[in-house]
Order: sequence, then C-alpha cells, then structure tokens
Amino acid sequence: MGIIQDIATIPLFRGLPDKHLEDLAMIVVDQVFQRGQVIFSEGDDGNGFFVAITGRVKIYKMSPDGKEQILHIFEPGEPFGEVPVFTGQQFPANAEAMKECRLYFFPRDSFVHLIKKNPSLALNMLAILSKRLRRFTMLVENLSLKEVPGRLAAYLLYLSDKGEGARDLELSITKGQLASLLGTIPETLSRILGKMSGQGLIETEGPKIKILDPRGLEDLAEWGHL
Amino acid sequence: MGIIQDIATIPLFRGLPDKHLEDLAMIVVDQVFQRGQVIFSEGDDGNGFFVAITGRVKIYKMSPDGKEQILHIFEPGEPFGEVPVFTGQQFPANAEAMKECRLYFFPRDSFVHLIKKNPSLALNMLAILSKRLRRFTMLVENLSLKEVPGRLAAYLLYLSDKGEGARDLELSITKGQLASLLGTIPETLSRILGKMSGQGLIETEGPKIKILDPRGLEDLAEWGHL
DNA sequence: CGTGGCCTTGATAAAGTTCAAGAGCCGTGG
DNA sequence: CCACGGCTCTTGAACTTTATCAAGGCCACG
Repeated sequence: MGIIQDIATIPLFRGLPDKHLEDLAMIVVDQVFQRGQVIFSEGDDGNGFFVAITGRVKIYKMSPDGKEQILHIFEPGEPFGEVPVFTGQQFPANAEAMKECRLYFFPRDSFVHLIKKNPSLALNMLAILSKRLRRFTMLVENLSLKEVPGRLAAYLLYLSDKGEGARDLELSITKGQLASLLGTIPETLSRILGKMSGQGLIETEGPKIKILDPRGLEDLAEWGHL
Repeated sequence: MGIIQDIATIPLFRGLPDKHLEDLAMIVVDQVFQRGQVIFSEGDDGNGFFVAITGRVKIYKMSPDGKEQILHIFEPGEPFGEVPVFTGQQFPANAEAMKECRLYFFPRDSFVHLIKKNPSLALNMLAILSKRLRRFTMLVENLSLKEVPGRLAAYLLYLSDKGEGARDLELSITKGQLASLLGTIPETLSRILGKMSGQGLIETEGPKIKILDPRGLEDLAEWGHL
C-alpha cells in the first residue's frame, strides 16, 4: 500500500497524470537490499533502472588492485542505473547498498513505452541526466585540476551549502568512504584534515566537522592553497 | 540549400519525419568559428545547443593556474552544449574550435517544443546523454584509478579499436592536447611515450604511433604496469 | 635565416601512496 | 561487567609518481 504515493513523490515523476502513475505502479518491482549487498555490477545487463525509496546507495568503480572510486551516492528519491536503459548496453559501474535500502525497479521496456507517450517524463529524465553530467564535470575537474585539500574544501563547502550554510557539519558517511569519494585514501584524508585543523580552518571531532574559516576554505577550493 | 540534408545526417535526428526535419531547418542557426575561437565559456547562459557539422570542438576545464583538462572532443555529427537546455542553468565547461568549424545552433525553446511532440527525438537525446555519462565514467576511472601509462595505453587501444583494429595510428591532435585529454602535461606524456617505446610496446615517429604489442598495452591499461 | 610553436630531456621538488604499527570504539559473549 | 575481536581512524617513514622549472632541438612559415 502506498506505492502510488511513493511514486508520486519521486521528482522524476513530478507532473505525471494519475493515470500514468498507476501505470508505473503496475510495472514497478519493490526490492529490499541489505547493507553491503551488491545491487548490480559493472558489465551486468541492465534491463531497467532503480529509484531509491529508503536507504543509501553508492555507485563506484574498482581498480584491479582494490582501490575504490565512488562516483555517486544516491539518497531517497533519486534514480540510478538508467544508462543501459537508453544505450542498451551494460552498467558502466557497480552499485551497492550502503545501508538497508528499499528500491523500486522499473523494467526497461515498460518504462520506454511510457516515455514515448509522455513528453514531460522524457524531459524530466533529460534534466536528471543533464544534472548528472554537470556533476561529473565537477568531479573530473576536482580529480584532475585540484589536489586533495582543494577537493576536501570544496566538499565541505558543498555540505555547508546543502545544510543552508550551516557551520556545524556531520559526516553521514565514514571517512574512508569520503576518501574514496574524493579520489584518495583514508591515510591522506586523515593527514589533510589534521593539517586543516592546524591551520584553523576547521575543527574535527569524530564525524563532526566545524567550519571555522569559510573564506579560507573557499580560497583553498578555488586555488588549491591558502 | 543542403541544410535539411545536413540535419538528416545527424544521428541525433535519425528517424525523424521529414516534417520535423523541416521544422528543425527553420529554427537552426548556421555559424562558423575560426580555429582557437571560443564558442562558449563556463558560466555563460545556454539558450540552446550546437551540433558540429565540420571541424572539431574541444570541451575543457581550466584551473586557476592555467592547467587544462579536456573533457571531450567532438567531431562532425555530434551535439554538444545540451546540458543547460535541460537544466536551465549555465554551461559547466568551456568550448573552443580546434580548427575552423561549421556549427548548427538549435535554440532551446523551439527544440524543447519539438521534443515534446516527438518521443523518438527524446529517446535519441537520452541515448546520447547516456553514452556521454558512460564516457565520463571511464574518464573518472582513468583519472582516479590509473596512472598515466595506463591511461595512455587505454587511449591507444581505443584509437586502435575505432580504426577497426589498426596497428598503425596517427594522432589527429597534438601531443600537448593528448596530454590534456589524459589529465597530464606534455613533459610527462613525452617521457612515457619514450618509456613505452623502450619497452617495445610501441614505435613513434612524429604523430604516427605503431602498436607493436597490443597484449602488453592491454595489461598496462588494465593493471597499470607490465 | 630567424622566429615561434611544439616536443623532448634533465634535474629538482612536491604530492600522494604504500607499508606498518598502534589507538580508539563498539558489540558480543563469556 | 569486562575482555576480546573487528573495524575505523591516525601517525610515521620510505618510496613512487608526477609536476615544475629550465634548456635545447626540430620544423614550418614568413
């Protein structure tokens, strides 16, 4: 019960007529994944895509020697795994539940059929993919053009912005995961957090980080040094 | 003369009825850019997108201290600059003509209008954006998980595949640009090309690169060392 | 023939990774 | 209630990779 309501709250489906929401409810598959469970792996055939209803999902790549790069972390309401739906190929990366997740799975054919009949659904999906391209652009910029302190500063400011400018942040992921998100390793992240504390930019206590000098962080994010 | 034919050959518009091709021809703006000319800059408002008809276009990011990361190089037939069309924001990166280019510009509103009436156009665009996401995934993987020799090996194999397995490659861009594409600098690229020659993997002569040991390159691309 | 662009090479320095060890934390079970 | 094992995080030292700085070579074009 409540599937239609759940679907209606997904931004991707905003503005859809009730009739189409019902159609979606007919084709959706409700799935639950446990923390640490693999949702799909790079190279698997993708016969549809997912929307997170509860929980948190990471999309990541692995190098042969075990280093992980997180590409994205999806929260409730966000769709993922759409790429093969439209290219007809395999998933380009892996997906894993970071905690217990409830996911809605939308099979490819039914969804494409629906898109053909509903331009606003197509435009919603185009907007989502475009936003994702924008994020990837930033990720590439960070990885290639900034060094780790700059990436970390940018991430902290991003968190602060998301929390309406809050100075007191609390990491919702472990520092190890944060390292993987920033394209580095826990040791390096740890050292840089220490250095930034020493310079009076931030204050850390476990998963809590207090921003002491937002301007200093901005300079760091922009220029790569203080 | 010829505009409709040009438009009809663009993969994005494949399968469109003639009537819609004519509509497109009505809204398109034909533009020419000289080598080195800026097409748009990061932060500019995007009121439409481009399709390359002739020439070559690079999409890139710059760091404050001048290092460049090429995100993409577009050849004739490929659309670019679509992100702001669907998110309503600014261009996330810069675009510059690498040689004299003829571009078709499609204004946003007319195009969105057309998409609403034509699901197959929407699906074509979704496929293109999805492919681009896939490419970005590979770029991130390369930048974060591989070191420069691995990236170079992967790029050479990609060129070889594109040329139906050809062993004799010819770079269509300068080595400096290749360095920027691989997320490094010309000096480093030069050294690594030298090292790879010394190991008998390739043979270089100016812009020509001959692949001597494809298996060796695959190992390098996969594992980061021979 | 000189000038500017592009590429190469060498010496040096910086940033990040690896390896190793240890500290803090927490849930489980004796 | 406390001890143990596992996990995350931190710190140190050596090492690797890459960037930086500087200089010189090659080549096309005027």
